[in-house]
Amino acid sequence: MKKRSSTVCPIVYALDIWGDPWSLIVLRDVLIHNKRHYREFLASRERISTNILSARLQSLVEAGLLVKTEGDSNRAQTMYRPTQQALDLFPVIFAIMHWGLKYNPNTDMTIPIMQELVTNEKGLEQRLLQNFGDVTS
Amino acid sequence: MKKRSSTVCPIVYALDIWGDPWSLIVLRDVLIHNKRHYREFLASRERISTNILSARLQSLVEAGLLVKTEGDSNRAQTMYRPTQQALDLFPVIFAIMHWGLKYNPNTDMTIPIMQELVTNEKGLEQRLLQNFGDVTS
DNA sequence: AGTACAAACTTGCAAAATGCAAGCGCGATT
DNA sequence: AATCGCGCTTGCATTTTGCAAGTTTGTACT
Repeated sequence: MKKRSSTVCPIVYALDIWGDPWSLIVLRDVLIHNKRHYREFLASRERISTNILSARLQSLVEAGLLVKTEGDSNRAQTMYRPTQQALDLFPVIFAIMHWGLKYNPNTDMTIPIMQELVTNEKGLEQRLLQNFGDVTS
Repeated sequence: MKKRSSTVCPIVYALDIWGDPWSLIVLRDVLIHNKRHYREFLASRERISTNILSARLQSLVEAGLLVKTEGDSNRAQTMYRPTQQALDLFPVIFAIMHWGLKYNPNTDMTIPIMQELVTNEKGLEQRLLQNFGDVTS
């Protein structure tokens, strides 16, 4: 899908920014699994390849969903952290998870977060938000 | 992204089914704009091309989100309607719309549905659901 | 000091998905 | 009988992806 410079539709606007599957997986890793380093994203089960990961991180930074902080004189300290715009995706991600939970017979319910999503979504969100200090962009 | 036969993650499961941008636009048209005919989907602002539309409709039918009913001896009666699985995407679509509304300065707020989404989401969902009679899976 | 290792990318290339234009078969309309 | 609209399919150029390999810079070990 061609990226549009402007749309009247909020859905298309959103999809243009993070509507490819890889972006959402990166965002999931940032928001839910609290990942921040290149190597951590690479290690996900979904096996994103290095060039795609690199491109996605860049485009998410450009779109203002992630902030990249590079350690002075140490590449190993490079970090990607969510902005408020990304934190506001929690409701979207939770909604998707609810749907997936309902229809995916293979969901691993032993992951603690899954139970909590069903029984106490708001509490889960509050807890996860604490990973990110004050962003208040 | 390669389609996986099974995932443990509900998000990846969902993305494998409708995680490409075109599928979600078709689903938006079905759920929000009550479209049902090929020609109606084609007419969307986003200008999906015929082959892609055809492929997406097929894959959504295969995935069980849409049902195709062909009129006997009249192609013009062919219709695509959502199953319960698709109706359960309302929360996802609404969540995406909320996010898009917040960050897209170009959203057309004169579209009646936009106002209603903000002021009375549940009512909006109830009203839209009435377009679909009894689906009950 | 020298070697090894790791982290974060980049590059090259084949394979798949997309965008665009054109065409096709069929029933309805004129 | 001829034309039109509808729901597609086909062909082909362009773009995006997947995979493997290589590059650069800092860190750790001997």
